[in-house]
Amino acid sequence: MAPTLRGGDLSRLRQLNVLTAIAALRAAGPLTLSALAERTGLSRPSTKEVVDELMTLGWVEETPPAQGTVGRPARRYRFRAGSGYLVGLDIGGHNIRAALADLNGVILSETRQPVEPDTPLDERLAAIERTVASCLALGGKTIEDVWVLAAGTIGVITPEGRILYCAAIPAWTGFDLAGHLRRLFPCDVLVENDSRLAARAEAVRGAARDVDDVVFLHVGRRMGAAVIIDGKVHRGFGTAAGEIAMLPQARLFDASRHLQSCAIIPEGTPPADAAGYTLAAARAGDPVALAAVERYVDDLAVGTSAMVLLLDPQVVVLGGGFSRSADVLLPPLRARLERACIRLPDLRASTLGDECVVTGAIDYAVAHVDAQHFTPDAPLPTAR
Amino acid sequence: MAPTLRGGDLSRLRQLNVLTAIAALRAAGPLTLSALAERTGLSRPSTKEVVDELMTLGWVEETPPAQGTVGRPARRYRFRAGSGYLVGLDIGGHNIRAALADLNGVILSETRQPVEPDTPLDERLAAIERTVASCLALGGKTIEDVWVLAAGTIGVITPEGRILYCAAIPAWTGFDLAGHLRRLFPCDVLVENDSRLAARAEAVRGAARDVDDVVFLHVGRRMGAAVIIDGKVHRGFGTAAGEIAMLPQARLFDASRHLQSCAIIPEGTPPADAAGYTLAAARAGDPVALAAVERYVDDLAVGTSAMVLLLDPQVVVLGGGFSRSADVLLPPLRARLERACIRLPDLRASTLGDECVVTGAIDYAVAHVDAQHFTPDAPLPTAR
DNA sequence: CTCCTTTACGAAGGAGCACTTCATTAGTAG
DNA sequence: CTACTAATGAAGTGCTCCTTCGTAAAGGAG
Repeated sequence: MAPTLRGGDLSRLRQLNVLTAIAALRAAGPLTLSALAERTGLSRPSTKEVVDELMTLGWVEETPPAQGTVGRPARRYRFRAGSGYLVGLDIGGHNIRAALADLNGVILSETRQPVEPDTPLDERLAAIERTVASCLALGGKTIEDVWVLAAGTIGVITPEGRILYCAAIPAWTGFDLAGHLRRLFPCDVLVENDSRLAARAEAVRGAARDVDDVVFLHVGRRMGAAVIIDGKVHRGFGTAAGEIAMLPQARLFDASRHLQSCAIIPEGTPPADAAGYTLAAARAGDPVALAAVERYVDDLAVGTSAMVLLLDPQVVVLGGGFSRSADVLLPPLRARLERACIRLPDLRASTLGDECVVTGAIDYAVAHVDAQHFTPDAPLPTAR
Repeated sequence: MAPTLRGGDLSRLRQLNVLTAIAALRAAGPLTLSALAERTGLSRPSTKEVVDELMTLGWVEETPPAQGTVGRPARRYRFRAGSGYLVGLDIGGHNIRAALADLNGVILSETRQPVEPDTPLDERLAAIERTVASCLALGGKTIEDVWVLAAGTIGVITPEGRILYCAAIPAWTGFDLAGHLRRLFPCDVLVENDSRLAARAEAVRGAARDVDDVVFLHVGRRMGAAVIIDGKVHRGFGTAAGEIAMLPQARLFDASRHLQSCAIIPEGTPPADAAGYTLAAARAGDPVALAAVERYVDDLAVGTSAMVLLLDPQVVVLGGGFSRSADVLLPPLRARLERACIRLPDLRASTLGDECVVTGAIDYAVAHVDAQHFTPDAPLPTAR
């Protein structure tokens, strides 16, 4: 009896019906009363009562009736996704991205600002503030409209949102990111590991939509991993899950050296482009580049096999910068996994690209709002 | 909105209340009406109605009132755990164990029969049948009383209960165990990997009681692993999770060679006792044995670190034959994990020992009955 | 332009479930 | 034997959902 079942009062039944109505409206956009009644399984009059209650609470609004239908036009209702707004933040080594979205997770505006991994802390924090401010301005909202700000960043995060350790951003280690953001923004603040956010985005609207068990592998100059079990992003007891790349024997941590130090890379190529050059050459058939890719995938396959053997996921999603070259990477990786694993999972490339982490941050904020407001464990509050 | 919420009829409320009442009665043994009402949150009269319904359905029975209380003695009710019975089966290389339990998972009888890994298939199957028959006889039940038989065995299992691959029992690979057991026994038949069952048992009543995120490591001549995420044993998309030992780089598969081929083992020691000898010598302080243990734990720590880094569990449970020597193994393992991992999880030794797998099989059968009968998704049937 | 068909709306009446309240009953303690 | 305690059972109330039926508002045919 895992999910501590609870019965109770009549009012609890109403509560459950209200929540199902909200869920149906959010999932299917504007609905007429009859359509909603059919989806929730309630009778029309009961549905009406539920919707009335949601209207007075401010969670539901009426939309103009659909045109061109036979018979009396039905009133249409939809979830008021604009009763609150969410900000997603991706604090990376080289870019800070922000996105503004409504409660359905529909993105209204995005902004980006380049930084450097060794940008001093105060400058980085100022850049964060600017990026968020311009994103809000672009979307025509103010911070008062924002209910939740979810930030994703590189590094190991504590449950409290402090950065335990971060190799990629020197100034980051030990920094109380959640505390700082809370002082900065008067809304709920969440801090999460960027790979887990990327995995979430792929599971919500990317390559792993509607898949319950996923291994997400961030391939790039820096490696990361995240795991989705039973449809839920696994954070771990100390929110440190996914750090398998820290194990030397997993051969993930510095696998990218094979791509970045390939002999064919022209003198003077900036380090950021080196691996891309090798991958492009491999795609063009260059034998030296192909050999480097083989060595890279040799390494990659070890850690990936470990995850696949341990978890037997339905899908492995390749994300991160190198996943643009998934056409080059996936076939050799598939060949190695086929040999090493019991059941070869589906291998897919990320479909969300660079916006993966911000998008995942938005989805994380959506999940937070859901858990906070749209749960049977607490009464439904009024929407602002 | 992950767990597709459902509201509905008034009858649904009653259904939920009935299920909470069952859950409360199962969790807390005999209860008076008032006590049950307090636990479920319902009023006394409603509780009475619920209990009456459960009595007529046959799920609840009355027990004699408690003695020596002031006031009118309250009638006491309890879950009728004896309306059905469950059989757990552990089909190992060297032993076949069976257990008979009631619907609460309380074990009524256990039997064991030794076999050999290379026992021919038909003899092994005959032994299974005998072990179950004697267990039923010992418990005074017949197979008609049994609702579910859950079998655990070594090897990779398909979702259909066929054995995909098994190194330890040669005759096992490719065998349709579930099909065979279904022909043999006229009840629900489940087949599951033995490490996952052991992990389940530890999580339900062993070293990891009330822990949600667990890595279970079976240490013995054969290695195995299982993972519990969010309180649920993770089976994987193709029910092949936990097979990380198949990866050579995880250094789990033949780690035990360090213990089994230690120089101090006397000539003529049977292979089954060799590792035990080394471990005992190490406990006594023998430097050669201690060095072998160090080498063993060196290997063990690699695969374990991979799992811990990837999943960040709250607890790692050491089970299997060698876990009897956990006092020797845990300290050096802890030292290595402390170096390799971000957050050191709690390391514990199995508390269930050899009966771990049968017990887990029983718990698996209990979970099956729960999911089948005590779920809001289906109406509660009559018992029997 | 009117009438008919179609579809949605709204009100009324009924059933089921849980709640509160209170008189009654069956024990123990003195 | 009486007082006290605690559970029981019956009665009455309120809430939520259901079904049913008359009314309202649109498009389309004549």
